Amino acid sequence: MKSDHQLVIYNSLSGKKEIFVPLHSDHVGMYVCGPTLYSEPHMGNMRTFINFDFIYRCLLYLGYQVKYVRNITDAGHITNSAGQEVDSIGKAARSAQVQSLEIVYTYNVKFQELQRIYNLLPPTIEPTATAHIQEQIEVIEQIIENGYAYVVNGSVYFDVKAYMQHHNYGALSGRKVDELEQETRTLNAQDEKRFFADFALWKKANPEDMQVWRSPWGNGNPGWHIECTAMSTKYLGKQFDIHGGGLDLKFPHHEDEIAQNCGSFGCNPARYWMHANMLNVNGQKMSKSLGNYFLPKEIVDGTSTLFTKPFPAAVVRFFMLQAHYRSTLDITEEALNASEKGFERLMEGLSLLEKLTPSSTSSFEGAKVLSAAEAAICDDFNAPILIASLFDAVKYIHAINEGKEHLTQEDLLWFTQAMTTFVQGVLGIEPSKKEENQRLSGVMDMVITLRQQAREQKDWSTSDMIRDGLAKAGIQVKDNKDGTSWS
RNA sequence: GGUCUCGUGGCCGAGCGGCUAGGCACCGGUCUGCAAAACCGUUUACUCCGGUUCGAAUCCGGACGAGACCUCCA
Repeated sequence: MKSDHQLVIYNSLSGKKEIFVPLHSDHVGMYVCGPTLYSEPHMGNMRTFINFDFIYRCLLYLGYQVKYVRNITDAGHITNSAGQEVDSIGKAARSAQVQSLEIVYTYNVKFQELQRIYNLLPPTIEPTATAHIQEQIEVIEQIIENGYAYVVNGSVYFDVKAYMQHHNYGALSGRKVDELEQETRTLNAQDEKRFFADFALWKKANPEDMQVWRSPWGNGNPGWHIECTAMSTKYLGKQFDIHGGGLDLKFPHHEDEIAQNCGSFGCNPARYWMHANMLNVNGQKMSKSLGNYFLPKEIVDGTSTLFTKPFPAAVVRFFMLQAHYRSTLDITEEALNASEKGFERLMEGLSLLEKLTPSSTSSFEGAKVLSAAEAAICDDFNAPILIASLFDAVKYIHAINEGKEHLTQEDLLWFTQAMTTFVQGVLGIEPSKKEENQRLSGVMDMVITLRQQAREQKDWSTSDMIRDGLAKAGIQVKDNKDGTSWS
């Protein structure tokens, strides 16, 4: 830990902010539920990944050595949607008339591309479910041995009633089993389950299944929750520091993960459970089923019908980090525009910082400003406060530029370094790269010079014609004290 | 129906008992041939009704409104 501040994390398990104490001094193990690759992740999915990327970066900034595991679900969950068992990946594969692996591979390539576009640091490990079938089987065997699961007709179910005799089912979600609605669903699996709250650890293969694995109970597929238990255990141990995911995974997915971990190893897998809140569109959760979603690529390309113009990924990322990860965030074009302006202000502040001239004396308060930034990070990863403190810094940079404040060379160096660390390192915001088109800039230099000559001769009609003409071409002319620039 | 969360100025969003973030927009100013840009300054707020307190956006109770989960979901 290089920070003077103490890291505090909101733990979903206790519902409180808690002082963060890692299991192994400076090492942190973090597991985050990744995407299911039966389709392209939408913007809402990306928000969660951006938030945990920010959290990862914060932990790194604080000096922790972080092992960050984010799984890739490439085995179809056997779900109970509308009373039917559906293998989402298999379904997508059948409708595209390709093999499951092709679906998974296609979307994985897209997902990896999105990670680059949105500047997500690669996790330490991105394990896939299909590469860990054996590990999943072993965990299931352990749960059976401990008496918390039973085998029925080639399938294995977690025995919630047996589990409840020794453990608390519902510890995370706050649910009580007898309060769970006992809808009389006519499910295939309902007949096999001893109790309605029991969930599948292993499902017997259906004839139409495209992916099938051998197990001690016959051919089948792993249940929805077991992959996370198997992979988190393999890479982080039976218990690790942080488990994250979207809020909508809290129940049943994370609750069942806890049950599986306790049922096999006798402990909750994670000491700190973190849940990222949802991205809303018009006050409603963005989701596939509602159809109110758009893709992370569409917003960058400007092909989403929800917006009239494209937004750079860095702006979208910045917009998302202006809200705290535990709050819902409403995405609108107006809000995005506001963030874009703010983003540019921050970026221009940063580039101005590089051009400042140092003085022999210093009225340096940068340390104070940046201490606030660090305090924000330590207070449950409060990105909006962090950003606010950076805007304070920008204001300070302008004051130096205008000669109202002074900085020594040494302070300037430190200040520049700190700002770069917070903006690029922690927030993960890269300055927008202007396409440096040599031919265009050559032409523009000439055009600007021509306009400058016209202005010097007070030939306003010519200079305005050039300005208006460029504006039509989408180029804005900016007349500063020291000359004219364009963008 | 059950469980839970949330209602902050024109918009997005922090704060969560006294110090009333931040961004955008608006308005005023500096600059400018004019404009834009840039910079500086400023206005506008805590859904409603009770209660606790010297003091509440912040705690408690109620009303109204919105959302999430209970089924796959980030």
